[in-house]
Amino acid sequence: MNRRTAIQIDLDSVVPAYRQITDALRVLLVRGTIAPGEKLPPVRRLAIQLGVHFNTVSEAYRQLAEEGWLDLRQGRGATVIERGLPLRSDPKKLCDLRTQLRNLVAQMRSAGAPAKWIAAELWRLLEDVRP
Amino acid sequence: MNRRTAIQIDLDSVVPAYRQITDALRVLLVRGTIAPGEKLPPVRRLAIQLGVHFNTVSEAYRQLAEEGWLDLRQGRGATVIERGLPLRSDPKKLCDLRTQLRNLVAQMRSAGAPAKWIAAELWRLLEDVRP
Amino acid sequence: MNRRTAIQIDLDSVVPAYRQITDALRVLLVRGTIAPGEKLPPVRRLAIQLGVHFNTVSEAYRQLAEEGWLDLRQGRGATVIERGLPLRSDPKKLCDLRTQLRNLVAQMRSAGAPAKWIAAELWRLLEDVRP
Amino acid sequence: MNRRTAIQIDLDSVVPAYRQITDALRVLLVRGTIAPGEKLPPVRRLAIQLGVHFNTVSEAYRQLAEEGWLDLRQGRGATVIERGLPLRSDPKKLCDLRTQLRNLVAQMRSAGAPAKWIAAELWRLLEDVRP
DNA sequence: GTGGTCTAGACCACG
DNA sequence: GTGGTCTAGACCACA
Repeated sequence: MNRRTAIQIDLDSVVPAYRQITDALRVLLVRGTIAPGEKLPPVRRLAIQLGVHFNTVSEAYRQLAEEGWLDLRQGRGATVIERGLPLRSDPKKLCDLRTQLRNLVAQMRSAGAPAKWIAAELWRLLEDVRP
Repeated sequence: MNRRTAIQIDLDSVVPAYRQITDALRVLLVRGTIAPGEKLPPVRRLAIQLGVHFNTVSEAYRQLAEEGWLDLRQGRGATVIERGLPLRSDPKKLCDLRTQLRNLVAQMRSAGAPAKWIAAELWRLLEDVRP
Repeated sequence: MNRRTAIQIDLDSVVPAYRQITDALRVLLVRGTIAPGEKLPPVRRLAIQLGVHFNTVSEAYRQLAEEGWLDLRQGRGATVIERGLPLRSDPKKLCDLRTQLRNLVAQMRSAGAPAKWIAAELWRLLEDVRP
Repeated sequence: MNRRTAIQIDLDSVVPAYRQITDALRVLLVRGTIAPGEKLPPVRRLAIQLGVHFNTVSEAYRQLAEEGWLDLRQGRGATVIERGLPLRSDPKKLCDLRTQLRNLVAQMRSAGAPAKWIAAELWRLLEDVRP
C-alpha cells in the first residue's frame, strides 16, 4: 500500500471511522487499484498511520472479508482474494442498495442538484470502476 | 394524500421508522407527486395509518420542513411549499452526498451489480423525477 | 425474572461472561422456565445483578435474539418470542453441533467417565428439556 | 497410521487446526482404533499430510500426552500408552464437561433437534466407543 | 428509560 | 509478530 493507495479519514465526521476505512478500501478494491493477491498492511500499522485504534481497522478488514474481498487469518495477514468481477450476486442486498440509491438521488435533488449533474457524477464513477 | 401517494414502511427494518417516512415522502415531493400547495395528512392520522407513534411522524415532518419542503406552522397542518426545482443549492451537503454516491456505487459493484445495471437504475430514477 | 430463574456466573472462569449468560438463559428458555411472552430484565438491571458491564448482557441478549428466542428492540425491552418447539431447523448448524457432541463425548471418556455415566447424564438433560 | 485411521481437517474452519487434530485423534484413541503400543506418525510427516505447520501437529500431540494418551519422549516418536479404560478420573474436569454437555444439548434443541434425535446420536457415539 | 453504537485497552490465539 | 476476543465507557437512537 503506497502513495497510490493512501487513504484519509476524518475523525470529526459523523461517519464512524471504521466505516470510512471500509468505504475507502472498497472503492480501491472495486477499482482494482488494490489488486488480488496483494497484502493489505497489518491492522496495527495502518491504525497508526490513520491515527485510530487497531480495532477500528480490524473491524473494517472484517467487514471487507465478509463481503468476500479479503482472506483474513490469524498470523497470516490480510490478502486480497483472487476473483473476477462480477462477484457472487446477492439479490436481497442489491434490492436494499437500490432503495438507498433512490433515496440518495432524492436527497441530491432536494439539496439542489440538477438531474444532469447527478448523471454526470455517476458516469465518472462508473468509468472509474469499469476496468 | 390518496392512494397515489400512499406510503408503506417496514417496522422490522433496521432503518428507523422516522427515516423511512422522511425518505418516502421526499421521493414523492421531488417527483412532484405531492404538489406545492397541497396539505400533508395530520400527524396523528398518518401515524395511525402507518402504525407508529405520532412523534415518529412529527419528526419526519420536521426534517422535511428543515429541508425546505414543508411549512409547518402550529395548528395549520403541513403545507407543501411553493418553489421550483432546483432549490437553493447547498454545496457542502452536495459534496457529502457525492461521497455517499461513490460509496454506494462501490457497494453495488461489490454486491455483484454490473455497471450497466447501475446506470439503468439511475436513469429510471432521474426520468421519474424530471417531469 | 425471579428466584426460579436466577442465574449465576463465575467471573474467574475461562468461559467469557457473556457466553455464560447466553448459555444459562438458553437452558431456561429451552426448558420453558422462561415462557414466551415474558420480558427479560433490562440489560442494565441484569448487568448490575450479575456484576458485569451492561454490554456483556447486551451481547448475550443479541445472540439469543439471533437464535430466534428474543424480540429485541430499542426502547421496548427484550421479549421472549412466541413459538413452539421444534423451532426452524438449521441443518448446517446441527451438523456442526453433532461434531461437537462427538468430541465432547470423547473428552468425557478421556477424562474417565464410564459410558453408562454419560448416558445417564444425557437422560437427565433430555427429560429436563422435554416439556 | 493407515487408511483406517486417516484424519482430515478443514483449514477454512473457525476451529483452529491444532484442535481439529487433537479432537480427531482423541476420538480414534478412545474408540481403540489406534491401539496402545502403536506409534503415531512423526510430527513432520503428519504435518505435511495435513498441510499444516509441524508446530501445529506438535501442539496436538503435546495435548494428548497431557491427557495421558501418549508417551512423547525425545527422539522416540509418539507411542500410545498402554492403559485400560476407564482412565484416572478427574472430577473437576468431569463437572466442567457436564456443564458443557448441558449447554450443547440446549443448543441442539435450540437449533431444532428433537430430543429423540439427540438421544439417538449419543447412542451411536457410545456404542462406537464401547468395544 | 429502553436498547444500540463506536472506540479503547488488556489480553489471547495462532503461526 | 500476525489477527482476534472480551470487556469497558462515553455517547447515541428510539419510544
